Amino acid sequence: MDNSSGVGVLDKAAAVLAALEGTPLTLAGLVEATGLPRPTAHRLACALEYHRFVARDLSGRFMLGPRLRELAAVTGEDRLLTSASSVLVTLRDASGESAQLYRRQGDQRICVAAAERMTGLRDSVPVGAALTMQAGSAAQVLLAWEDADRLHRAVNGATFTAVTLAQVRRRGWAHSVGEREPGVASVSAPVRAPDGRVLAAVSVSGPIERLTRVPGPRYAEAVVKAAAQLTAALAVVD
Amino acid sequence: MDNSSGVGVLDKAAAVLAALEGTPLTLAGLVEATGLPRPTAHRLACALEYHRFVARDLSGRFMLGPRLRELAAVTGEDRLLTSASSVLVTLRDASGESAQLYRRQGDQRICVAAAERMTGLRDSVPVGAALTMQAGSAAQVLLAWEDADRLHRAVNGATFTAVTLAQVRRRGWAHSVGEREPGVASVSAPVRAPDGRVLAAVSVSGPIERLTRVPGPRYAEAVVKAAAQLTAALAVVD
DNA sequence: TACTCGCGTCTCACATACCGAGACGTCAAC
DNA sequence: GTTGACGTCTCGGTATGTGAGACGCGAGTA
Repeated sequence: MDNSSGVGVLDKAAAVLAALEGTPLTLAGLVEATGLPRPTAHRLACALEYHRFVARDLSGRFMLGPRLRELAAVTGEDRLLTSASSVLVTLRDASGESAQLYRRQGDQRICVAAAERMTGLRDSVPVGAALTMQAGSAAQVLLAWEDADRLHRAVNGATFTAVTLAQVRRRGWAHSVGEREPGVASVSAPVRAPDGRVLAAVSVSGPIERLTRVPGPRYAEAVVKAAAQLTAALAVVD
Repeated sequence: MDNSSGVGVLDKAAAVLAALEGTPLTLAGLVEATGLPRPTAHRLACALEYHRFVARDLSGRFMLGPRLRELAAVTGEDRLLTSASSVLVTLRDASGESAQLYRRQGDQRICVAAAERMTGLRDSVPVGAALTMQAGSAAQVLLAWEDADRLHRAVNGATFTAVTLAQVRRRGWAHSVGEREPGVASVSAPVRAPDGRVLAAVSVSGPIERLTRVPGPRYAEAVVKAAAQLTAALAVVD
């Protein structure tokens, strides 16, 4: 039975992290859970603490640290982009409009993936494009589930209100008509990370002439379904 | 500038993970990004891959792996433990008995937090202790809301029945008298995650002499209140 | 009050685990 | 066919990780 990676220190560090997966532990608890001698467990836990893979709680027990969350967010993004193309193509074909995926970056949103309607009048948003967080259904979705402080700060100056964002939370999707750009309507829904945070917004957008001034009834179902597919892709355990 | 944790291998492994934070990399890319010699970078990346902190994409490049997400999910549940201490102390003082918080782990329950009665005869359950899922009010609470398959599988061999668990669901709390340990009575109630799943059981336990053979009327209200407080703490959005 | 025990933290001689120069085979470009 | 870059592997050497034991502290007990 080969249970070593070939690097003993990393095997031991992985065992420390696995022990802390259940509950925060004192050094004595770590020793018991890992079977490592006390100085070894102490040294490795402190080294992992230095790199923020491990933290200390108020009573000094070791617990898993914030670096894990930072790195995990990246794995979510890789998987998100891997899954996005086919989901957006399907959404584009189902809706007949252009589809995009947005992430929030500071006080802007970035188009990180897109599938455009092939012919005629359409809303064209190139991958990499940075758009405002103060208008548009995707901005609403990226903001609606933020905490109250950040939500109110963000609404200040936006074309939508906190009441609109409460409606977004209740419905599970957002729409906009001529908000970000005259003549453009859109419908957006949230893609969530496994811990429930809103990670991205998936959108359908196009000219008001086709989407009408009330685009929700026609497009929301397909957009919510695409968002759910991406959310499910992020939740899959390897 | 001291930039070492004291364990060189962990410093190098952290550098590998940091390099992969930006984008998936070939081995050559890893060598460039970390400055490590090629065999060293290769060996560490493969060891991290063995432990699933690193994965390979379709073209063989190294990328951050799923273990990071698994561990990061746990850091979110630390909020439960952060809130538990004060709630358990309040419950202990209100009831005059020892209070504990249990999580389920496989086919055992782990005491993840506790506040003990200070003097005299008491039920002492140390943090980290693993107890049976086949007896006790906390086990009942951790099982009562499981789906039918898992509930029936778990009841097989337990001292309580499916009828007992149906009563727990109806009442919203469970009690036990001499079930897990002779002479010990307890009352437990469920702590729920934001999505409604039962995440933990909060319990009061002590000698039958004080709690009596019918501990519910005296203790259920305080236990249910403590469970509701923890449930509310988990529902707060960041 | 004194003693004991368990805790977290540190030391340092030593064994061995990690290291990396170099080798090897593969593949793509010229 | 040749060259160079790539990923993967070998193995002798030494730098690093190791852990028994020491230390100081605090809590509990007699």
